[in-house]
Amino acid sequence: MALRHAVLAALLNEELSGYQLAKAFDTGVANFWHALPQQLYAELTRLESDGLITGREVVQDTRPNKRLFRVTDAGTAEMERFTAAATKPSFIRDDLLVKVQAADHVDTGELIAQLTERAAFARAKVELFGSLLHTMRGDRTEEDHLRHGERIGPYLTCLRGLAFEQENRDWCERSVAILNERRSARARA
Amino acid sequence: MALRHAVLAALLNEELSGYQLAKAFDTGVANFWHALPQQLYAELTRLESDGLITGREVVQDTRPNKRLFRVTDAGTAEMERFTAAATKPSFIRDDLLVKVQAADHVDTGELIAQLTERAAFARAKVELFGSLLHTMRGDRTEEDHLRHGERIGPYLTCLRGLAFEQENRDWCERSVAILNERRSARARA
DNA sequence: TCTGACTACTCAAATTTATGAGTACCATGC
DNA sequence: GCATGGTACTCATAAATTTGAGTAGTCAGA
Repeated sequence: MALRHAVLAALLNEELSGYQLAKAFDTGVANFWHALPQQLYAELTRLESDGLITGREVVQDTRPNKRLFRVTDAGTAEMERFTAAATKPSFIRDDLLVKVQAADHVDTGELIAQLTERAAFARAKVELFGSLLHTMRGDRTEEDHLRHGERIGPYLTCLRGLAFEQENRDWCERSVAILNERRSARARA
Repeated sequence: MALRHAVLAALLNEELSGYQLAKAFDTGVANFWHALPQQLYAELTRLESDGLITGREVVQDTRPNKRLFRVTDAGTAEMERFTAAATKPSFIRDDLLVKVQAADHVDTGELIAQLTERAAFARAKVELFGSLLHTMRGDRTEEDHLRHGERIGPYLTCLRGLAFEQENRDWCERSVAILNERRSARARA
């Protein structure tokens, strides 16, 4: 029951449709959680029937109508309760790390390719998060925004996402460098 | 079918029993994946019946007997195939980030407590990974080990785990500092 | 000697997440 | 004028992960 709270958290900051939510959770803009559209629509239905959110139909002439959801008082209370409860530790669970764990027993050429691709992906995310942060803080410095801004929750989670992707990028690049060195050293031997 | 490969990767480096594997995957020593004992025993059974690993009974007089597993040639080939396939991007999925995302709408006292606890957890992990790395590289410097050591896969994944927990620690500490500042600023107002 | 903790596993069920396949309508470019 | 891609959703199923409850013997400390 954690997606439930991820959706609530997203809707607390902004009134969104299922589709908008799905985009955010899919592309990783909402970098505090990940979910597919099907899951989100299902969760929205459950949340609404539990009275934690309410939806309102927005009629559009050029596009299909949509339903925008916002959190009810009961929803805020549920979020409060969730926040007070113990937090499970989070673990890395990444196919790429599994592949690197086996690096000494497989062809490193393929592995280097995967690492290079991931580094590029991470760089793109670093850029994305960087500009998101800039948008959120506007003209202020980060320090100023965090002290005096009104909404800092999304800023803080975005900072975490940024650090995560920076580390991904650096680690991938370093791993590629090492594996390449070892390849050429072995080739010379 | 990713746990499958995580188990293979772990067993490629070391012959292990289900119980040992479970410990590694539970405490996060195997920081490239996480899984519960039940899942691992089930996966070991499947892997063995698929011929990707073989187990041998080890009789112990003081403790229950155990079965040690190692990867077969077919298992190594499967790992090779897996490594060459495209890697799915990995996402953060963390209850704590969900809570911070909602920081502007809930009582921050509870949130600060959760962040403080997580920071302590992260510090413990940083220490653990630090000593694991030290054990793996022995007397060598990291640079030397990564260039000339024999087994660097587990070292690289442990480095990733270390960086992840350092970032967790720093981010939690910074978030706590900011939330505290804002609390006292609000109290004065 | 009793309690709690550790080794070494197993079985069953619930919950969560991912995959695959659609519907339907509008706008844009070739 | 037709294919491609975006908006806005839904249904069904499969796979992965978590939760809960056991078994059974050993060892160390109060």
